[in-house]
Amino acid sequence: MLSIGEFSKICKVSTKTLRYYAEIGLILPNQINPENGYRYYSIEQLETMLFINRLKEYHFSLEEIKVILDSDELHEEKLYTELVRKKKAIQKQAQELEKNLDKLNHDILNLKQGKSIMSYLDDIDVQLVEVPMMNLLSIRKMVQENEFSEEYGYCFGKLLQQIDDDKLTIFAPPMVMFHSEEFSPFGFDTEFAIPVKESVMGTKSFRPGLCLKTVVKGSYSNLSAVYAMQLKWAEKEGYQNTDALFEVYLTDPSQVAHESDLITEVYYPVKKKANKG
Amino acid sequence: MLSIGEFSKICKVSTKTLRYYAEIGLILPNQINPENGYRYYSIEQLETMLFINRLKEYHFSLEEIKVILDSDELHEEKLYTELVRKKKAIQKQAQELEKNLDKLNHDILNLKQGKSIMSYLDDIDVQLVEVPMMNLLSIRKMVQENEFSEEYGYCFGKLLQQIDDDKLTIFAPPMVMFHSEEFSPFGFDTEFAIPVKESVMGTKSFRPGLCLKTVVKGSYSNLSAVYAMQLKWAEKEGYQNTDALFEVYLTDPSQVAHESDLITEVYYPVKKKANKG
DNA sequence: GCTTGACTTTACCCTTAGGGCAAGGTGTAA
DNA sequence: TTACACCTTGCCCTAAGGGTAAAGTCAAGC
Repeated sequence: MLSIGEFSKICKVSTKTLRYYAEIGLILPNQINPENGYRYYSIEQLETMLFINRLKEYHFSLEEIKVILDSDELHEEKLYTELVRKKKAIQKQAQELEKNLDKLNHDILNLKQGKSIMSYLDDIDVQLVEVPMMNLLSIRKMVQENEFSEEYGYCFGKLLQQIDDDKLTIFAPPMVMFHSEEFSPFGFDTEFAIPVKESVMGTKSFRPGLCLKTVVKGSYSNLSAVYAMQLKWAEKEGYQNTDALFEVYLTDPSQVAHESDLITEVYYPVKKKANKG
Repeated sequence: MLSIGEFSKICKVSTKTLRYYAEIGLILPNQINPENGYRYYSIEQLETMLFINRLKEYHFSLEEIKVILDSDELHEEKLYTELVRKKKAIQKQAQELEKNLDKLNHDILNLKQGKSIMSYLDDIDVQLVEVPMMNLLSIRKMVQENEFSEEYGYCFGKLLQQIDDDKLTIFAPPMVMFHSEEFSPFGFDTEFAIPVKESVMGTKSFRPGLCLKTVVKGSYSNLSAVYAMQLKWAEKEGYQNTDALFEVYLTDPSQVAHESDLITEVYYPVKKKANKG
């Protein structure tokens, strides 16, 4: 039997942590002296504690570890599936880190050259354009952010199929309208559309009219910045928003190999504010 | 002016977060209606918020971001040094992740082959050996865990210098004794030693006597496991600890290119327990 | 002018995985 | 016996918000 101090030193875990683990039922001391409440751990529990330490390295939460330890029967199977799941999570996290590191390097380089870290905002060009009426073939649905590219492929596939079936003529690149920019449990209210020449059953006419237009080259992960700059322009020039934001994809995100080759146009329908002065 | 809801949608930040940021003074609404307490943000604050979002991607804490935002004068300089610091931190984290991923893959493979995830414990071999007396030239000091390899190089460098100066003869590979395994603010009480043939001023005789010996191949990051197995062996066979644990480095950690080529011996001095039966 | 629904406010409790500290009880070695 | 290391419980604290409630407010439609 080992006292909490001895056990803690061997496993490189603080006594505080051991008491906490006992409290949440993760690993209970093998024996507790009923007179003074002293905790005593068995030699076998060293192995359990080492196992817990290992799972912690893999970023399992204590709750998850508890579930794994408690699953007597299918212990190995459960463990296997959980490890595979955690592996994917760690890989994703590593990718995320890599991406942020690239961005960070870019910012450091910019800063070294005397450019502001936010200078990319100045490169966001906003123009006022008149967008003509179009006939759209579209699908509108709620889409979660993380399944966007999947839905993109699926919806445009379906629309292209229909265009082919109905012998319609594509008039302009595909576009996506965002009818709400708020997060909701159902995702974004998103409309995938392809402009076609013909006006027939199933198409609807779309008249965006006056719009602010921004051409985005490369990853459009930073829609916030574009939106912010368009708003800034609108305020300065005395325009106000009238309708849902929409994007036009000059390149197909699912076809372009590198994110930096993407070209997207962001449109923000506006009108001139009534002049009160 | 933008209401908190509008501002939040554009920046992809929840209103809750914005209120929290105002509370901690990170970004205060440009204007607050004194009658109803409604917060209003200016268009310029969009840029500040985007900046905050970016620093958050780089894993800056809100406190750190606040400091950066508040440093008016040397804004760019401060930012630059902080970015470089953060870059190193992220790189380190990425390495850590990579290492854990390797381990995880290894465990998954083992599990697939029907081996237990803790099966590596069975490969930890414990032997009872008699270690002869040695003359040691040593340096003892408190060492933090993270500066161990630095101290390793420094201390053995110094010892080797002295051996050279005093024309002593190296008798066995270098070793390290851990006189306490507890964490303390001063680190571990560590003794770096080299066995020499001669017994002269400055050397001390070391008589470990009966020891449990374990040969560890590869990264010895898992000293806990070795210690646990030695303890298990001792309990089973009726031995008890008598002195400080020590390690012998058959390969030089600072010279070996890959961690997996390391060979270390771990010694645990013991004696037979008095038989009370 | 009134209602309705969307929006906003403050206030309070909850989360993870423990850390720090205090007051008081124990174990053990000299 | 005494000193000191060790152990106990209990309480508050962390970072970055999330969730919910109760109540006040705004704008649009009727």
